[in-house]
Amino acid sequence: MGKQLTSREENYSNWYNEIVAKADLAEHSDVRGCMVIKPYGYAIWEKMQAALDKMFKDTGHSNAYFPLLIPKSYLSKEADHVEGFAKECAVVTHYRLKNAEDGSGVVVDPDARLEEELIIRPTSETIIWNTYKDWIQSYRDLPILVNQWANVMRWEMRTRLFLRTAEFLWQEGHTAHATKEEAIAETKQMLDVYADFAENWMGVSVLKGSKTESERFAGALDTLCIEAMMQDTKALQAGTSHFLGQNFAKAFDVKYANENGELDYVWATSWGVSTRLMGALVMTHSDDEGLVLPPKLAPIQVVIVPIYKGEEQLAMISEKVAGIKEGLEAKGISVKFDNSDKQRPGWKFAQYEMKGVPVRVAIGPRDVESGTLEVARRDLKTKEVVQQDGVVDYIDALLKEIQDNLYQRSKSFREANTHTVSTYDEFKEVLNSKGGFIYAHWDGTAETEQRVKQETKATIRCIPFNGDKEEGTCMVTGKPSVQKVVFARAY
RNA sequence: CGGGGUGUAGCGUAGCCCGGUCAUCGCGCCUGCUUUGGGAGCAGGAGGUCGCAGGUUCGAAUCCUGCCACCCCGACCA
Repeated sequence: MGKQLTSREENYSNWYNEIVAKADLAEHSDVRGCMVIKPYGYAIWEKMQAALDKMFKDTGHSNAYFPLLIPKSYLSKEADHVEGFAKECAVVTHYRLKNAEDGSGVVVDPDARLEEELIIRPTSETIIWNTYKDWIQSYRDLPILVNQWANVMRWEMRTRLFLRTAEFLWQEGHTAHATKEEAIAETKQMLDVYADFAENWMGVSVLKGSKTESERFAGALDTLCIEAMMQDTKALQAGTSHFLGQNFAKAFDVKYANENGELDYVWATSWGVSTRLMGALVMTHSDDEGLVLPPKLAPIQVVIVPIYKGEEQLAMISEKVAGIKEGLEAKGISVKFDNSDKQRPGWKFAQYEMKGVPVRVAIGPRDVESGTLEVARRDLKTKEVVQQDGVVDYIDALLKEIQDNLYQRSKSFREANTHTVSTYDEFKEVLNSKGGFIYAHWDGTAETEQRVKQETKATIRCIPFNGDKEEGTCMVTGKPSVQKVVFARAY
């Protein structure tokens, strides 16, 4: 038999790394903390981008692009913002190299030191708001609804492919509004867009809520988030949407004149999702045979593997396949007919399973004779013999069923691993024995939050929107609490 | 930056304590034939500065010193 992955139960971390490697998604680069996203992994990311991009445009946004380098002085204009990012910034200090005098190679030319250092963007609020200053004068210039697809760099201590790398790809939306209400509505709308994408495209069930003050984005008044549960029951923040208030407008002096000619600061939001979603996708659906992709994001949705002896049989099979492939493609389904003679069928089966292709069709002489096909679905690892007539509709329906099944599975997993506790002892017991999301009362203080984090490694993932708003007393301090919040260990 | 660990072929490894035909094995790769309904079999073949630099020794993958890199656990984090 073949090469097994490390099983999920045995070592979740190794299992994840092996899938990323063996499904050909990405690998570590020799460059510190950075990753190479391989063609197959990038193809999945492109499908995500396309779906998200359309959703952004459908909600009135346009794409633009801002510089990679941010003057140091911009970054320091918003106090909380600098403090949040200062420790992880890469800095450009020089603009020229020269040959070393001892011939040992190239060195930084000390005469080419920049007067003001440039920061490689860890996020673009500052440079964008410095630009918006020139774009906005009147309420007629608002709102500005702009998104940027870009790379950013955060000098992380420890990295993991997709989940935390020094450089990552993302989109960041930055909007400017005349009123607080409109900005808040935008913040919520974009969180809904992310949740919609996570559930209906990625098949990942998520919990919507807002972050506590200490988990908030540096410079935001409110951070909304979607939290997903991975198969080891740990939480992964899958997307955030920030209400920035007037903080950045004040820092960059962005005022507009309203209908009455009065000047006021502009209201802002920012929101983003990153290649971390790739990690979420892997950790949510995959199994011990490899990646499992939701059909809507699979670069190859159906793979057809011929089983044959000799050229004549292959020719006969190819003829049958051509019609089926055409039929599927007419429905917008992406199909790969793998007639490569370099590998044998068993190898191909295992390979496409590893890569998460949702549906596999096998066709051999037996099928040609009986007018059938073997259709296997990746999510359940079941296979059925299906009549060639009507197979296009069958597969079309099957893909939809797989998409739905993955989402339902993720949803019931999250529900099954969500618990409610009333005491701190019970909390620790449940956290250690079962893990998952734990609803509990919290007194609203950063001290209590910090204490729980230090003692248990669990953090408050969010103050959920959908939770019941029943009052109670904090599980740790016994002080009053307005509603239960969600604790979990997180990535 | 603290604590622990590891560097041997493209990948994964044995050998290191106890220095001496030890550079081992598996996967992968190349060639040929037979195969093809779940990761093929046989035969042959290519591939290594044993992380780097010193030192000890008749002799170092093995012992000593220094350096470098990476991994894991903390702190940080989308």
